[in-house]
Amino acid sequence: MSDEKYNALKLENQLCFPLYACSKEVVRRYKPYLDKLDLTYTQYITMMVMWDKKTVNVKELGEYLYLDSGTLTPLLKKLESKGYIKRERSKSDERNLIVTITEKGEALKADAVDVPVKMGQCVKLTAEEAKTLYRLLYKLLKDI
Amino acid sequence: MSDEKYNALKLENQLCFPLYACSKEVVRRYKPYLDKLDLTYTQYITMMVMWDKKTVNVKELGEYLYLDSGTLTPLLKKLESKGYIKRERSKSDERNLIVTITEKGEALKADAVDVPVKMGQCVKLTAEEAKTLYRLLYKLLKDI
DNA sequence: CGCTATTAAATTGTATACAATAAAATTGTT
DNA sequence: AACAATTTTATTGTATACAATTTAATAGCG
Repeated sequence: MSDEKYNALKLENQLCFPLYACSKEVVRRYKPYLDKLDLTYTQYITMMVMWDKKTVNVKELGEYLYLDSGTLTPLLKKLESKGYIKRERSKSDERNLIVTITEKGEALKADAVDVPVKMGQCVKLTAEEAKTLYRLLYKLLKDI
Repeated sequence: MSDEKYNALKLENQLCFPLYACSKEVVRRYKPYLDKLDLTYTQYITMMVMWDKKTVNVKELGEYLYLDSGTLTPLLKKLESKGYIKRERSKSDERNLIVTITEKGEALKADAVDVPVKMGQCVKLTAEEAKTLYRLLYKLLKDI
């Protein structure tokens, strides 16, 4: 009899678990490629925002990445120590920390360009499936 | 012009990012419910395996949860200190650590039964969409 | 202007994650 | 049996994550 009252507590009946496990495994798959750039996954997605925006403050960055200052502050200090970004207080409002990409940070983009290509090859989904997954993830993310 | 060579490096064109962000946000949503049980998310999914299997060794647990001993060893010590599990070496092969659920651990199941219900209410996907997402996540997880 | 409320980062504390290594037990092989 | 190889956990070191709190700056208001 499989219709017992605790079925909802079985690991295989969770939606959250494959989400959690998949996220971890995908990030782990990035490691070999990101190691070559001396970036962690979180540093990598931070650089993606920087390549796109050039200048943001910590609050904006946190909104883009779903991360808070507790995670971002040490991470940004590390990226600064690697020379990829610059951190400085806003002149007009000293509460704001302005993060700006450096020349070296811009140059890193050329080295990073094949990371998505390599990762795409790891993903054994059809273009259609990947698109559906993308859509559903953003739908879930939108109002959770 | 949006067909530049670096489009693949934009955050909004990643599949990994909504996966990563979604996983984090969903786990965060569990927190209020799990706090009442004095469990973290990782402890919760570990207990799910324990409720199902009653007895496992660390290696098996790691295979179910996609976690290694570096994560599981301290986590299991914590669950043991809370009285939910028992840790003891196998008599027949002392390399193996046998994890067994306790009475108190079994009793926790009754308190946990509405966690999936509450979480289900947070997820704004149709049954169809949730099923598709589930299927695609396991497909991705399977051969990554 | 003076004072309270709000905002933005940083800090602190706790709990993962995981690679790399170590330690201990068991297996396999000669 | 002796010893190398393998297996299973534990440990170490680094990097997140995030809640809660603190600090500093600015905004709002009488």
